[in-house]
Amino acid sequence: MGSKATLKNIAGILEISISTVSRALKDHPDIAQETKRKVRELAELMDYEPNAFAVYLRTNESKVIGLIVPEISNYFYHSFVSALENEARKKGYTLLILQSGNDSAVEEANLRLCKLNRVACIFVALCSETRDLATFNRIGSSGIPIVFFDKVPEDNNCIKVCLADRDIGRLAARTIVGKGKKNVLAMFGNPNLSITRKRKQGLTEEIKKLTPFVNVSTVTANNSSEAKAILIEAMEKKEKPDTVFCMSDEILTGVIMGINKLGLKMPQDIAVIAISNGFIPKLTNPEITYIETSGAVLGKKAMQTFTEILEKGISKKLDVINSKLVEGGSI
Amino acid sequence: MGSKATLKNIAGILEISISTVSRALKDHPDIAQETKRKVRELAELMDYEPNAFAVYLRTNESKVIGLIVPEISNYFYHSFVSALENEARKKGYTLLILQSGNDSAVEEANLRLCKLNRVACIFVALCSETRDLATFNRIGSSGIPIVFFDKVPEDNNCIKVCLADRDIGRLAARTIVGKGKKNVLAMFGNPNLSITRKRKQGLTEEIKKLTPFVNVSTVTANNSSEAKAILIEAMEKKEKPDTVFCMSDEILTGVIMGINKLGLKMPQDIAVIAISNGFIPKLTNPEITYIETSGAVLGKKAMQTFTEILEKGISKKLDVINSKLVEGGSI
DNA sequence: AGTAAAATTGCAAAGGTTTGCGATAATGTT
DNA sequence: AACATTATCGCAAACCTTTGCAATTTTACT
Repeated sequence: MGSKATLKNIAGILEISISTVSRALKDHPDIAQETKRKVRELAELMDYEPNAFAVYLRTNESKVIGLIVPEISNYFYHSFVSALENEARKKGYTLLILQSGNDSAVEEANLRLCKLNRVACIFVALCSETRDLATFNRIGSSGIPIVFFDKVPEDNNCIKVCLADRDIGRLAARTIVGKGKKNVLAMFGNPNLSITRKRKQGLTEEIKKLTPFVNVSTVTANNSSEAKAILIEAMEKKEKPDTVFCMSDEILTGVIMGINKLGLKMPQDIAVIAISNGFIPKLTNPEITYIETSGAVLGKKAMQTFTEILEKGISKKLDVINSKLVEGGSI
Repeated sequence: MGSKATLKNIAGILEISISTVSRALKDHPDIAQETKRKVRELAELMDYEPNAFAVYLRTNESKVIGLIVPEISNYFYHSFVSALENEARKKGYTLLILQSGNDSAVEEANLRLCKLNRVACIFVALCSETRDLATFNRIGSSGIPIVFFDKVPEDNNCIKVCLADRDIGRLAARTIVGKGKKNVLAMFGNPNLSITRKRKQGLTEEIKKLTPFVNVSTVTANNSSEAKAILIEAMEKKEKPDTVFCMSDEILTGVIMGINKLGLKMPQDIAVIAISNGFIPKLTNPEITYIETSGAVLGKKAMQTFTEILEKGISKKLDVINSKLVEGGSI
């Protein structure tokens, strides 16, 4: 039956050409008002919607944006995703979400999938283990813009949107020193990531710069339970830390569990300061003092950057987002 | 330049026909080994990948799955999404994620977008306010299967994957009664949702059935801060509840904040039991006793259901997932 | 060698849309 | 009335792939 809603069928019924229908529907000036009216009415009636694939095929561009993250169900990313999706929808784009599960091979497969689907742009937060950016470069030079966010490569020859990680570290340092703390246990995530290195650098260097009397010992915790274990072990030594710094929500989660397990009180028994999205810090008593890294703000900024790429055709850029301290009572 | 990697170009270079190239690449038995070899080599070299749109257009089916939820950054959905994405990827599908932000109009727009993109299937968790399922039915009958999950319609003439909500309510009831509690403040979310009604029914009816001596007062909290406010107000009355039941993580979050604000101890000052995904309950001291509703399990099940639809072509079905009690020390 | 069967390849249409350009019809100008 | 404009519209190619069927070549068999 010829009842499928296509340009061809509409044209057939109205006994006019396909091109006229096509143009009528996009309000092309060449088409007579009367014709437009008839076409629009019938299209409405038939519930016509253009076949997206045909359009993509013809125009060779899709209104889809690729997003590749290690894990969506991460405290930080899901607010980023949420914001990005919102902004994208406003502009008529839709989001193709891929997880790479911290596996470079999957990450590469996802990248191919994006290319295959001719996405308009790819937003990427790198896997911790990714070292080789060849595939990214290849795709980037094939015409699909890539915007890195949060977990970005060191290389400056690309487009990055990230947090002012070093400043965040410094801000934490000043807060800690300001409260007169002397013995800091600073917990960080994957040391491969520039985000980790920068935060660590900011924190340690700023403390050193401010005072020689504060001792900082940095450790790596790969996940919540490691963080928990490390805290518990540290608190059993005689040289106990008086402050814990948590680089991420994931680590903070572990630390909270550890504190609860040991029945410690903040800030008397142990002070806590974290870098966080702001949700978890509100759940404790007292609330935890944290430096806010808003996934939502980052998401919005990322979309903005994409718009700029489209308009101005830039190919390298660094956007940095500032953060602020939110005081709880944990330090 | 003719260097774009398409079947046509490969065929041109090798001086064979497009169809031969196409078939060679899919290892069609009609094609000679030698030819296949040559084609594959060149395709590899040229970094050929089929144009997804052309394939979709031709075959009229895409390897994309639509997902419509009120909010991704919801405690429950993001684990669902994460699991679904994983399962989908295994089968070569990719996820198109749309948020409707609890707005029926946006929800409908998203639905259209899915149709427009000819997705293979749509997974939907309804907005609280959605009452009219006409659009869903229209799309459903247009050939795209729709699988409702979590927030599902009452109507049984569709495909649903959901939790054993009434049983969950009953399980909570038995736990509360078993602990000898007498005065329960039960907090629920949007009363429009069947999920809410069922949980409420399960809880209240089971308690009534078990004993006449327990008083349950049910209230509606639309978000975290309302939940917090309600708890605080309730604890200031002289007929204080001895137990709070939280229907969701969102409500639980508010309750925890309220408890912290008032400086209450669980379970002495107030006992808490919740329905939760399991993350937040681990953050308190003592940990909160909860009935686990795994987004991950639901996601996996949802994908399974889709596979069944594909294979057996069913059009109505109800899948129910059981839950279990996880004991913390909050009751 | 001649024919049948099998192996290999190509033709061409189809899928739905967009768009440059040419064709036709309507209107305006002298 | 003859010509120039302008307003409308249609033709046909292009985007890239898939696939039924026909055409061609090779191999097998008598």
